[in-house]
Amino acid sequence: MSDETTSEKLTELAKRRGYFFQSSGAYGGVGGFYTFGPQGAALKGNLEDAWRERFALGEGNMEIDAPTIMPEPVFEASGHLAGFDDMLIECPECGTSTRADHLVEDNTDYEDAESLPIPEVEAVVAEYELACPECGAGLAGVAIEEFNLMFATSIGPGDSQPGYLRPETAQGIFVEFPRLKEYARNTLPFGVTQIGRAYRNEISPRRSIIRTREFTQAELELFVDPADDDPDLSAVADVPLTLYPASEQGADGSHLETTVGEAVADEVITDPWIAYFLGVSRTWYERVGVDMDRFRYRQHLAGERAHYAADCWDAESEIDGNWIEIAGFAHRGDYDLSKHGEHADERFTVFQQYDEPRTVERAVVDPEMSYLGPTFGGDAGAVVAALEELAETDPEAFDAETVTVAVGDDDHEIPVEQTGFALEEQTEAGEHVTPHVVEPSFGVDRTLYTVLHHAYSEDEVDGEERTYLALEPTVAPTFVGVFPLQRDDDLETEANTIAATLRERGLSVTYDSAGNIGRRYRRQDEVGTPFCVTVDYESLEDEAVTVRERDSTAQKRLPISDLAETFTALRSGSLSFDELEG
RNA sequence: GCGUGGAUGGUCUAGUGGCAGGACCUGAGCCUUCCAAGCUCAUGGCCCGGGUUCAAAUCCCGGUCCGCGCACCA
Repeated sequence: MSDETTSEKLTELAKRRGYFFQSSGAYGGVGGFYTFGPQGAALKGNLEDAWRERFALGEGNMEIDAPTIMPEPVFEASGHLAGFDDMLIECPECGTSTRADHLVEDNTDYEDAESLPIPEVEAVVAEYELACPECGAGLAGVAIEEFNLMFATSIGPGDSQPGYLRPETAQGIFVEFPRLKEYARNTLPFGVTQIGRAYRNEISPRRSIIRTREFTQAELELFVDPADDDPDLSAVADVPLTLYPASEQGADGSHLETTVGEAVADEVITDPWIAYFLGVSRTWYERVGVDMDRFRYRQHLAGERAHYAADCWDAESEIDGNWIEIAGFAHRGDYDLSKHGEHADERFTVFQQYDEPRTVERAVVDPEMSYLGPTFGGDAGAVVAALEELAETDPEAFDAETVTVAVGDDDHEIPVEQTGFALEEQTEAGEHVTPHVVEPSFGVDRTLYTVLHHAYSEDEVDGEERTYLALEPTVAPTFVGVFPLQRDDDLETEANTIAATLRERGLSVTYDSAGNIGRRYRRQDEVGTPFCVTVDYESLEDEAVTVRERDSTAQKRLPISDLAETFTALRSGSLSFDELEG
């Protein structure tokens, strides 16, 4: 191996062989945007299909496809408008940009500076005479710049309706919850998946396609009844896991080799749903070609967790010695649906019927308005609301002669007989429940990068160096190369016929007759084509061809008539090349 | 965003204030009966804009993009 890192060699290969490259290169390029070339688009499609097969179809979930642009109120509800907003203050002396809200929180008693309006934060900076953490220059009077990570646009003519490109695909699922739960016939649990683009106007995109401004996510939002629903852990109990728990992430922490079952029993993973998906996902990652020796699940540290997440684990892959996040598994509780329930016009709950209707005693009020109205005038409505709330929270307050409620700064006394207080027996068939959300969220681009990186291999064949991508046949963008042994009309005709037949069977086939046979094998090795078929002069007599496997370069002789069926089986994974007779 | 290094055919790279070179790749032909062989020919390049100069791909300024460090990654 040379001094060049695998990432550098991979980036060059990706550009040259059509996996991915900088977008709009003819116009100087634009930061943080990449185009997937013919091979990359095919690989990405195959990965998405594999994900869909496992996480949508395989779990009985439903897939939707929501718009990438959504109106402002959606993001007011989700918290992205405020939370995705960074307040940056730039030091006039040294030019360092600092998060102004962090500066205030670290140096004053303010705990949630992020939620303050910008002029107020500027005032606090001035009042406390806060200084640049780099050079110590005073920052009083320096304007705070607002930077929102969401791409803004306007919907329709004029600017009356602002919209944003979604910063995650998840909101597209959450906002449609009222309709989706109808589709799911109001029963929990149910899961909704979506594969699509998301956009973040990153301050500095980095490291090839690892951190871009437009990327593809594959997300599953599983809606569960917090009281009732549990996963079938027996299905994944024996799946091995490499874990990096929060408790190990100190100076010399180590990985924990365990299984899903043991990790749950030992309470390393406390949430059963998270445990279930870690198991399912580990098996999936292995199947699409992630090297399990360079894969782990890392638990988020307490301070790193999003505000809504009770527990959170990331899937991480190792790239040139660095661990990068390729998926997140979060239990989001009822955060998202509650927020949308508060902001939107519709109900973000599911009515859960009890096994048996329940009779409950409920404190109710039926205030005498002919008394309250004249007595309290404009406050009467507020008094009624206060009485209703009091009946619910403290029914014993109605045991006295009079009831006191506070409206604004005034305390109002109401004779208890005027409140219409009663304890009523009611029959309830069920209740409205805000489902909890379990979210496995996959970064498709990063998964693709990991698969390529882990597949990148170098070896020697007959004394010649060789570079190949050991991609799994299931996801390899080109499945088979078909060649005539050399340029010859009869061989070329036969090879073309075979190529056409295989294409009809839905396989991705490339035909190549240029250069000697070894060169053509190496071309396919470099893009990761798992199999090659060579038609020679004998083929014209015995109706058989040489099939060559990429990783081992081993060859087997197979009847032409068997090719389509054999390749279909090799692609699905139900057959391996070693098992082939030949 | 700050700092720093860089940008030459598709890819990798040499080079200089005075006609831009190589290797690999790619295409055509010859040769070739299974792993990048050989021969002939061909296509294709100095990131963008401004300045200095008789002359700029080269020097200067600004920008774009890439790598790295810091910050950021809800």
